[in-house]
Amino acid sequence: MPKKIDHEERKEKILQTALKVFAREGYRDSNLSLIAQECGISRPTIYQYFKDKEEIYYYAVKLVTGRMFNKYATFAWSTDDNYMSRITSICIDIMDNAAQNEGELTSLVDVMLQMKKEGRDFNEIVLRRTAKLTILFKRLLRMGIKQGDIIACDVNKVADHILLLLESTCFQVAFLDTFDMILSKELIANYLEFFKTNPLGNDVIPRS
Amino acid sequence: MPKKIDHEERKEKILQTALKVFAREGYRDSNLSLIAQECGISRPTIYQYFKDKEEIYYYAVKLVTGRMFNKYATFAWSTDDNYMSRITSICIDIMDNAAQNEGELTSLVDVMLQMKKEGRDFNEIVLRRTAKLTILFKRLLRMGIKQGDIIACDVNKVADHILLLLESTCFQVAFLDTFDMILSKELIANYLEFFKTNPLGNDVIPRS
DNA sequence: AGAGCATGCCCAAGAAAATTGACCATGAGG
DNA sequence: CCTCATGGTCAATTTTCTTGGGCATGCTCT
Repeated sequence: MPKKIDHEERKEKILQTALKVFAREGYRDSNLSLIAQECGISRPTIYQYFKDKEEIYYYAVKLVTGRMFNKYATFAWSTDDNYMSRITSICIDIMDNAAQNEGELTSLVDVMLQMKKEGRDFNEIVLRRTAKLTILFKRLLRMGIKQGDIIACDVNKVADHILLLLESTCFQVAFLDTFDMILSKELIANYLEFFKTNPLGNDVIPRS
Repeated sequence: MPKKIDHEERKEKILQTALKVFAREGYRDSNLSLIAQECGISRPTIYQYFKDKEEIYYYAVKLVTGRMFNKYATFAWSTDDNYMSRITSICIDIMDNAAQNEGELTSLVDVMLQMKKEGRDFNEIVLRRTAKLTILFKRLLRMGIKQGDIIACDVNKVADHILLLLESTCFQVAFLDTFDMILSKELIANYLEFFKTNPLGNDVIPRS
């Protein structure tokens, strides 16, 4: 019985496996043979789908961040919650995922940490990709202000702050055995609460 | 030089060709050999992609309506126009497409007319699919009312009316050589204008 | 009823594409 | 200078796809 191969499916499987391996072994120390092996295919086959190792990283990031963005964008426009609730829900969900310490988001953060260790600046790709999330937050903030859910504030700065909070949380979760303190759900909830009463909403958490 | 075949692309091409042929020859009188020929492939190959003739029709409708819905849904949530303008823009665009008398939408309408002639009720599929557009209009109306752009009205009925107007326009365009009168852009603009002043917005155009 | 035609299905040969074992180049480390 | 691991390539093999032809069935029209 010849099994039919779904190339999209396999492509995605390669990316997911690669992300896991990158997260576990580091980008430099992980080799394509291992990734191929864990996918149940041969190494040359990977080159059928991706140009080189770097492209695998690029598309893995794209997959995870894209899926994340779509998930939250869909949620954001398919509920009748007020805009502040939508923002809060998204933040909580991202933190939950990070805290679960498994799954795509955690792997992504691990890979970023490994990259940092190795002195590579591939992380620019991740930052470019998460920029879409910032746009989503900006839009929600703007709509919320128009609607009266959220008091007028500097939308750009607040959106940046939220992303910064989320990033720190993710990174701290990744360093869980090093740090004791961790940004809690309560903290971010407080931060968001802040905008209901503070008309500017700036400089709460300064950029490092 | 071995040309690489993109199966998704070919699948779509079959559907588009089929739609054109169905529109031209009618569903019954169009045969798979012709569709295959116009696609530059052989008849057995079609069976590689679709179960039978009916499935081709089903997916062709799904493709066109899906693309249409995505286009307008994306537009609707990616602009800062007031909600009345968004609805109007979408309606104008649909009518423009129908009036251009070529392209997917026109083909779809032609196919529906052919189906009607042949006494088949495959059109149920189309109606089920366009129901998504109704949902979009309902949502825009609801948001517009909340925002104050649009005066309170029975959202369900108004959305149905708009769809009915669009459908009639499309059908009339298809019968352009039979009918002299045609629902104009001005008419639909007037209809939409009506809701700004009329709190109910019902029974303007009674269901036939 | 019978001719004509289209669908749906099958087959086997040939065409095209995917897969892989083996190979090469490079660079790190002893 | 040798060894070894790894990224990247390639030709040959394997697998899958395509197609011309054929066949039974069922529909339509005369």
